[in-house]
Amino acid sequence: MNILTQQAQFDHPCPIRNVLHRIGDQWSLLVLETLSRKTLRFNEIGREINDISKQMLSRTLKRLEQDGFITRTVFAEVPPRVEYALTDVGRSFLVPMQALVQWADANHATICESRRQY
Amino acid sequence: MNILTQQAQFDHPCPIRNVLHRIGDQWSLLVLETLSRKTLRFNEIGREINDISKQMLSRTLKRLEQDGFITRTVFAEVPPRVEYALTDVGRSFLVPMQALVQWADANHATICESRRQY
DNA sequence: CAGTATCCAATGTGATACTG
DNA sequence: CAGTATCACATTGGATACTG
Repeated sequence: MNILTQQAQFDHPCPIRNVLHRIGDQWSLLVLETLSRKTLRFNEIGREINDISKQMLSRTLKRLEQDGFITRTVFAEVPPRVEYALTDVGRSFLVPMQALVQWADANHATICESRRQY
Repeated sequence: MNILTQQAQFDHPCPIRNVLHRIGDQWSLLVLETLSRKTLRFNEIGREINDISKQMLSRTLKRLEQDGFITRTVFAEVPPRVEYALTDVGRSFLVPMQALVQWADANHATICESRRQY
């Protein structure tokens, strides 16, 4: 049992299970990547990602906000305006995340080929 | 729509969806981390991770093998011996992965606190 | 505009019995 | 030892109607 799995006995303080598995869903990384360039409104994010449902966008944003990756700012206007932006934590996450995305991009073809040959 | 989501229209050549989402499950990163130190047998990996079922270990290993992250070597012995090891692709993945794990480790407490306060 | 509520399908996970 | 088969349950995801 290694250092990362060891503590999982108690209340899963294992960062892989508690942090990475959480953002390892279908949309979190895409949302963070979309917000990395600029602050956006709810529907703007949806249009950027293009094929995410309002439902999943809503849930994903709420979880990212809960985990402290993004902020949600409501403006008292009509029609309502809500802006989402990265926090410092979210912005610092971008560094390892972009390294991962670059790796995935560079090895994408190789992995697809490996799957085909299997 | 950004460069990462743009191509997703066709057959999801988006590396986030096709590569990262796949290893974003509960066990893949833990298995890769476990194999990063040395080649191991099936049950050895299970003992290291400690609370993974044979079922999920089997499935996770198969997917990682299919994607080309690990190799599976069967020795013609009795009792049977099967060893799992990282491929070059798997080993290269370790670099961005470890950066991510370190980030998760460093920000684990902050994120948990953010969840509690929500 | 920015969501929530509801319902349903697909996938992921767990426990355990069984096999070569 | 190294798995697979089966069943059950949890979580995730998708579509869409509805609301302030």
